[in-house]
Amino acid sequence: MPELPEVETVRTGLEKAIIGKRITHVHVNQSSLRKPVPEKFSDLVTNGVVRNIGRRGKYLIVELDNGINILVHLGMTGRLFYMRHHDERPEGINFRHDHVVFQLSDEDFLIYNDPRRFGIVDAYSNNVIHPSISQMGPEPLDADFGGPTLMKAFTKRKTPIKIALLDQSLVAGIGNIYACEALWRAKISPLRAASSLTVSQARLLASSVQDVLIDAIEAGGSSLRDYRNADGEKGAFQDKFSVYDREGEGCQRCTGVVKRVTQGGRSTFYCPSCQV
DNA sequence: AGAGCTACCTGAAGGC
DNA sequence: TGCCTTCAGGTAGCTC
Repeated sequence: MPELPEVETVRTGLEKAIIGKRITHVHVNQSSLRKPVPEKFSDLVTNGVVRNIGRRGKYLIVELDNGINILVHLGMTGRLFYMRHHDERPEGINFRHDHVVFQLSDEDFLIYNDPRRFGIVDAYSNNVIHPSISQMGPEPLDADFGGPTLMKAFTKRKTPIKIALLDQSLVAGIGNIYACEALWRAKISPLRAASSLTVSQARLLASSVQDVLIDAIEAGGSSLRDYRNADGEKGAFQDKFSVYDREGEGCQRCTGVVKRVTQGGRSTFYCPSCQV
């Protein structure tokens, strides 16, 4: 599901909903996620007050006032949503996948739901950097991200540029959808070696990455099937894809036809006519 | 160090 | 209707 724009959309939604609230109870219904939820998770976070919600790449960081941070990764199908006791449950989210339920008061709940259980919910001390994010590459929405950042990351990388964009240690937060969309915007073939980018192409790709991420955030992210924001609602950017999931359709920019190929076991969509 | 592959898990969709 | 296969916003952990 969830790439940087979706995680960022959840983050801003949670800011409005749960900052300043105390976690009064935690129910871990299912601890076997990609990494097990720690046995002491409930003890560590109960009674903490939410001070801030941060993001690093595709990870959410819920900062508590007791020195504990909660790290959440949504994997492919995870959702982190807020609801009040009397709210109607968001449509299409089966309660049997509510793996971690945070009770904030008699009325308020924060729920981690994840059918495929590829996500992560962890707790750690705020005076260390969690190992899952310690090796992560630069944030594409930081002010100093640009062509030189990509040139540095991609030098000596013979792997296809699409694969390199997905490598979280090179650039943070980009997944399969936005890698395809950014390469289309930059008119760069996903098949090219990462190290073959010129300085001007790296500059163009960097701004294309930023533009597509910002456009997607403004649309509330992309919901192909599972993704929901902090209110349980779908995003709208899936209606604005230029190439992703558009195999066989006409290119929006030239007379070419969108093609699907497999790279690293995953689908890549691109226009062979104008992406060179 | 880098590149390529497999596994983890559920559910939806398509073919027959 | 139902059974079977394929595919899906991700990443860690192996091999070579």
